[in-house]
Order: sequence, then structure tokens, then C-alpha cells
Amino acid sequence: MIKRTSLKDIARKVGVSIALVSYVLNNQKEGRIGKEIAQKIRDAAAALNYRPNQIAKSLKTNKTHTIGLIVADISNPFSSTLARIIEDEADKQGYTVIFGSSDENELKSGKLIDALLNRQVDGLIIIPPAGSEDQIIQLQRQEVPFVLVDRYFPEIDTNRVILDNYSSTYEAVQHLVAGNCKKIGMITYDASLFHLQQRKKGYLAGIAQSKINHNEDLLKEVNIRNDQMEIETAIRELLSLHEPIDALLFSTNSLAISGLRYIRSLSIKVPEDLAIIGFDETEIFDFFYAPLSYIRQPLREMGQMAINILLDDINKMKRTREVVMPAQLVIRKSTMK
Amino acid sequence: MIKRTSLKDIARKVGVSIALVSYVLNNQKEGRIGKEIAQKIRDAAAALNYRPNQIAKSLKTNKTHTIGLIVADISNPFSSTLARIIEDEADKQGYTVIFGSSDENELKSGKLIDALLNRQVDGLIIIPPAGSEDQIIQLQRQEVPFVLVDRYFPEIDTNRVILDNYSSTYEAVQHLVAGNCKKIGMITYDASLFHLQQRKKGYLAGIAQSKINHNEDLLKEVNIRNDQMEIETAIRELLSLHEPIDALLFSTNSLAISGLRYIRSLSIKVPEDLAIIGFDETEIFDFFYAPLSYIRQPLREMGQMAINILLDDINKMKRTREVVMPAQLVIRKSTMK
DNA sequence: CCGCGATGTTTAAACGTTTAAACAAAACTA
DNA sequence: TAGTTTTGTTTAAACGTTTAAACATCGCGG
Repeated sequence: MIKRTSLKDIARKVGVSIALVSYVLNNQKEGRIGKEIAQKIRDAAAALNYRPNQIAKSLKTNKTHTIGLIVADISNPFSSTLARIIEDEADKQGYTVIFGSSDENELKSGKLIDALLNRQVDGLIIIPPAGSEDQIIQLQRQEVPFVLVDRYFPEIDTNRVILDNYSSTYEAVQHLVAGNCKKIGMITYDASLFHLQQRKKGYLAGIAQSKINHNEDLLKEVNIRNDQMEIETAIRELLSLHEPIDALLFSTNSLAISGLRYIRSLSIKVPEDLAIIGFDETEIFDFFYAPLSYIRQPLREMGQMAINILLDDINKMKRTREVVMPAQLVIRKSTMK
Repeated sequence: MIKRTSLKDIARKVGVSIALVSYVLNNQKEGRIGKEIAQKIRDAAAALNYRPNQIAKSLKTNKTHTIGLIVADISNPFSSTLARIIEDEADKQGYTVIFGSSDENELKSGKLIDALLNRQVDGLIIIPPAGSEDQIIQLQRQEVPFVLVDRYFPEIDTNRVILDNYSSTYEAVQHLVAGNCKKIGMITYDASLFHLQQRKKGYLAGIAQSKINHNEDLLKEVNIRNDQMEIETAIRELLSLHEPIDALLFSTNSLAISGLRYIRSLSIKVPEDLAIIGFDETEIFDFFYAPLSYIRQPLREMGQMAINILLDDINKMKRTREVVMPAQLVIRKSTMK
């Protein structure tokens, strides 16, 4: 890479001090700088194709105008959609995004946080994996500005932008009950992640307050590694009960996708034999033979909110904030018996 | 954000010079440093939770160990899958990735290149939009290490990792012909992008060398803004010919997805009435009622190759390299008449 | 017991910026 | 005309590192 031109080069060329060049190029000391010399400096800068070295600038100002984004897996549509929104919003505010995928692994997440902090990001947006509480507490202790999105730890008082997870599944169950479903199953991960626990509770509460009465356990929890076989087994069990389930609720998009993969290979009919509700938005839901009803997170609003809260934090404008977003139940073919 | 501890803090605490701390913490001057003092320094570093300031390091070494990635849209699965692979490979080599989405817009791409260079990335991996030739030439002139992936400009001699685009569609046509298709349509973008031109040529050559004889033009070119209506119109026209097409080839995944959206709303049957071949891999192809045959790019290999070439370039190991990857035709239900 | 190599540590400049403070000269003010 | 203000520009330190070079101390051979 060719040596880039620095303030020094311009200063030398024009025959002035480095400071003056800096002032001119940053439009500082308005009015106090000679018109002709300012023009000369600008011309020289253009001629030499000067671009400021952000690294040096950052070292001085202690601001990188870069934010770190930690998602579970950037190749997952939930993550990449959110990433895109965050990229756009950050860009509007003059920030750049560095990202990393934690793979639901708290070790990787720790490494990632370290790496991003070493690069002196001004703040972090994190979708934390299970077991990363300590890392979050650490961040808090170091007073690093950050926001949690989607996932969170209720016992830690942090900025966060989350869904009203409890209501989301509660309402989904109500919708199914209204549609005359009698046995509603749910598949979720066995992780400790609080947002999943809330989704579970919403489901259980929904069942409890309805007149329908499950005498069996229709809630299946599978490992978060998302093993296709495990999910298939869970569904098979729910369908081979003496009285099989007639509705199924998934707590995440990856679970829904894996589940649908299996269900479409079965002879049962959706929604006649089995109504289905997925979570999050994905084009795949459109392509299932009975387009899926799903619980939608308002991703754009969440991303915008996350950036705003983060920037406020970086600029010490506001203190810890929690924003709870409403989920939207999108009703389509898969729940129209 | 709390003030982070610097070499100076450690030096002060232990009562030695900054230089010594630096040497110890970087394991330099092996053997020449007193064992006890080295241990003291390490202890102090640990106690103060020291993390090196990469910004300062970068300023000195002129290396950021950061690479910039410019894709069309990080929320598109092609981009995000590639991004994930590049992230992993970069990480293995001690690099971090900054990304940006160009939205097929050469202005945005230009802005993005600027922003990334200002942040002193060590190199770039770019999927260039149409019309960005000048930017690429500029990069070359500035001797910025970079690699183009997927898209490229044949007249500009750059590093690139690309698909054997011509053969990919040529072979797809051959497969359709072998499957007894008589009228094979293709939908592509009207963009000047060379890789798309090659895919088009491959298709045309495939048709030409087969015995089947199209007397009409069965190639439709739509705008790259990917307007759903425009794609539907194109398909409708191909299907309402006096003798309608019996096979259809899409030149990208986004075209295929939009196309499938429409086709599934039609009464025609895939593959009986219409065989279909998509491009690139996406889970959506699995969920179409007749799982789609598709032309697969070896993304992992391409990503790895891109990183390797880029790092070689950064380290001035090798000169310009072009790597052409073979496409793989994955045959499934949608082409089995 | 002088000189030298080995061992251990410090000094100081540099990377490219920013910015308070100092300086110099010109232009007012009284 | 001396003093003050304004205008224009420079000086120099700082941000947190790296690293060549200098320096200091020691042990040892001759």
C-alpha cells in the first residue's frame, strides 16, 4: 500500500505548520485564518488526495466512531437482517460497524468482546448467548457503553431492547384456542436464556387460562445446538400421543425452520391436522405450502432503538434504559383451520 | 467508559520504564529480561486488567489487522453466508472484519471504500456493484490490497475469486436438454456485470449447441432493483407464448426467489409443466414444493481463497491472482420430469 | 585489575493527529 | 505614540504504543 499523505506532507508542500493545516481542514478557528492560505491548503490537500488517518485521530480523541455488534451467527437471517438495520442507522449517525458471531458460545462471545474492545469500539450492541452474564457484568464494571438486544438477563440492570416475550406466546395460544385447537404443543430450547423462559411462560399461561386442559406435557425442550434429529423426535412424540397435538408453536425461527423441514415430509396436513405458528420473520415461512403464521419482532424499530440508546450512552446523555417492544401476530394460512 | 490502563500505568506501578513493560508483555528480548521483574510486570498487568490499545499499536505499526468487506446487502443470504465464512477465516488468521452494504449502488460503494480506508483497514474484500470500475482502478493505483469476489471486471487486472460462470449455465442447459426440455427460458438482470453476461453466454451457447431450436427470444432481462412485478411479467410472457417454455433458469438467487414466489401462485406444475433451476444455495429452495435444482457456488472455498489471496497481497507475497471455481449443479425434484 | 561480553534496563524518537498556549504583526484606541 | 485588541500562525505536548540505540552493571579471562 502506497504511503498515504499526512498533514505533514501538506504542511511541507504549502510551507506552513501542521497545526494550521489541521485547523483549515477541520474548519476550525473560523475567520481567523487567511483566505488565500486556507485555499492553498485545501488545494494541496486535494492535489495530494489527502484522507485523514482515523487511527491517529482516534488515538487523540479517544473516539473511534465504530460500534461492535455481536450476534449469534451473522449467516442467520434474524442476525443479518438486524445487522443490516444497525448498519444503516449507524451510518446515518456517522458510525461504522464491526461484527462477530458468537455461535451461542460464551467463550467465543468473551473473545469477541475482548477483540472489539481492543479495537477501541465506542460501544457494543450484543445479542448475548446463554452463560455470558459475567461478561456483561464485566462490561458494566468497566463502564463500557452497550445495549443488549433480543436476549437479556433480568437480574442485571443494563440497557436493553427486547420483545414482550411473555405476551407474544400468550397471544399466540389465545389465537390457536380461538381457532378451536384443543391440544397445543410447543417446541423450545432447553437454554436458560430468559427471553425463552418468558416465551415458555406465556405459552403455559395461555394454556392455563383457557378451558382446554392438557393432562400431558406438550412442551418439548431441545438442545440449542439445533440438532435436526432431536427436533424430529420431539415432533414425532407430540404427534404420536394417544390423542396427538393439533397445534404447534415454535419459540424461534431456527426451530420453526427445522420443524417445518420435518413436517413437510410427513403425511399430515397443515393446518387441517396441525396448526403451526413460527417465530420471527423469514422468507421460508412464505414458501411452506401453508404460509406460516408467525410472531413478528419489529426488527427495524428495535435496531433503531438500540443505536439510539447506545449513542445516548456513549454521549453520557441518559442512564440505563429498558425498552420493551410489542410482538405482532401475523396470521396466515397455517392457522386457518 | 472508565480509563483503560496503559503501559504507562503498569510502568509506574512496578517502577520501571514503559519500554521494559512493552518488551515483557510482547515476549521480546527473550532471555535478557530479569525473571523477577518480568513476573512483577505480568502480575501488575493482570492486576490492572491491561489490554493493549490496538489503535496506538496500529498507529505505530501501520497495521490494523482489520479487513473491510463490501457486499451488496448483508441481509441477503448469499452475502451473509459469505460474510460468516470470511469472518471465520479472518479470525483464524487474527483479523477482524468491518463490513458495509453497497445496495448495488456505486455511490454508496465509493463512500464505503472511503470510510473503510480511512479506518485504515489492511485490505478489502469486495463484491463490486455495476459501475464501480473507477473505484477499483483507484484502489489499484493506491496499491490498496484487495480481492474481488463473485463479480469482477475482466478488463481490470485484479485479484479475484470467481465462479466459472459460463460453464455453470451451459451445463445447466445441458442437464435440462437431457431431461427432454424443449423450450428453455432464462431470467437475468439487465446489468452490465460481467459475471451475469457470462452466465447469459453460457445459457445461449448451451441452447445453440443443442438440437433444440428457439425461434423466439426466451431470455428476459429485468432491472437489478429486483422489482417483483417486473419479474412476474417476464415469467407470464414466457408462459403465455403460443408454445410456452417448459424449463426456466434463473441467474441469481434473488431472481429465483422472486420467481418462485410467483410460480407457486400459478396453476402450473413443477417440474411436469415447467422445470426450474435456481442459482446459489438458499434454504428457500428446499421449501419449494418441488425442491429446487440449483447451481451451487462453493462459498466456503471461495471465502477461504479470498482471505488467503488478500493476506498474501497484504504481506506482499504474491502478485495478482485470478482463481476460477467450478460450479456444481445440484439436481433435485424441480428438474425431474 | 583492566577490558570485554553478557545481561538488564532506560532513553528518546516516531507514528498522525488535536489543541491549548504562545507568539508576531497589524490595526485600532485613546 | 504607547497600549490594547484583533488577526494570523506556530510551538509543543499529548494520545499509547514500538524499537533502535544508549547506558549501566556485572562477572570473568587473562
